Amino acid sequence: METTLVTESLRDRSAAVAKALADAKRLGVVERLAEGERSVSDLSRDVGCQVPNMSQHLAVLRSAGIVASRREGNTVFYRLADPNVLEVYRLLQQVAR
Amino acid sequence: METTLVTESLRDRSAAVAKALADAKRLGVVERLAEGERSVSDLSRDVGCQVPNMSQHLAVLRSAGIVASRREGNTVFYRLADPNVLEVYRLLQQVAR
DNA sequence: GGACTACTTGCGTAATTGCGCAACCAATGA
DNA sequence: TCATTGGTTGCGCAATTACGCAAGTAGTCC
Repeated sequence: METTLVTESLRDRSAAVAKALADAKRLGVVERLAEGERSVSDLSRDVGCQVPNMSQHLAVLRSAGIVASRREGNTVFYRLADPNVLEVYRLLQQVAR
Repeated sequence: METTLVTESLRDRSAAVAKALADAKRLGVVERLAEGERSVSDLSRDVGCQVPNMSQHLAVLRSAGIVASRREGNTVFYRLADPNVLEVYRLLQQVAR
């Protein structure tokens, strides 16, 4: 991937974060990670999709700065990278209600 | 469009709200409406797109419950339908920073 | 090295989305 | 009724996206 020309506006980056959250399965991931670290296969099972698919969803969340990962042996654990994400989700639910 | 079978989950609806916010122009609309009611043509000019395009963006925001509209003569004014939206945007910016 | 587990990446496809453009309502005023 | 202004809707197209599946990489253990 190339680096973005000049500066990407805060509005664009905010939209990118929203886009990363704009998927029910990825919100499911956020819910799970709210409870603590989870492996890819755990998340895959809990959210209900195949591992490769989950890996791609996690890549989306990671490039938006929503999650971070850590490897421990064979296993890669993901966690929320920013506590503000939980607050965003809570408010999205408010608006959605 | 068909009506959704049974109940759509809160997670799905939250994702729909996030998707509606996942566009820089629509976030521009939110910014404008934070200051008060605006007509479609005002928004179109401020955000920088054609009127039909703005109308479609507003339809997206409206079906997500983010904005509401009111007609006054020829003019249709849009406003934020839920103050929580501003808080969501503020937090999206935090995460995006 | 070889087998195994845990993830990631590449590829093809069906579905969705943003946009421009034309055509179509809705309200006002002559 | 006709023209005009302000929005909306329909259509076609290019771009993006989620998914399944196959193949590739990383780390562990024998």
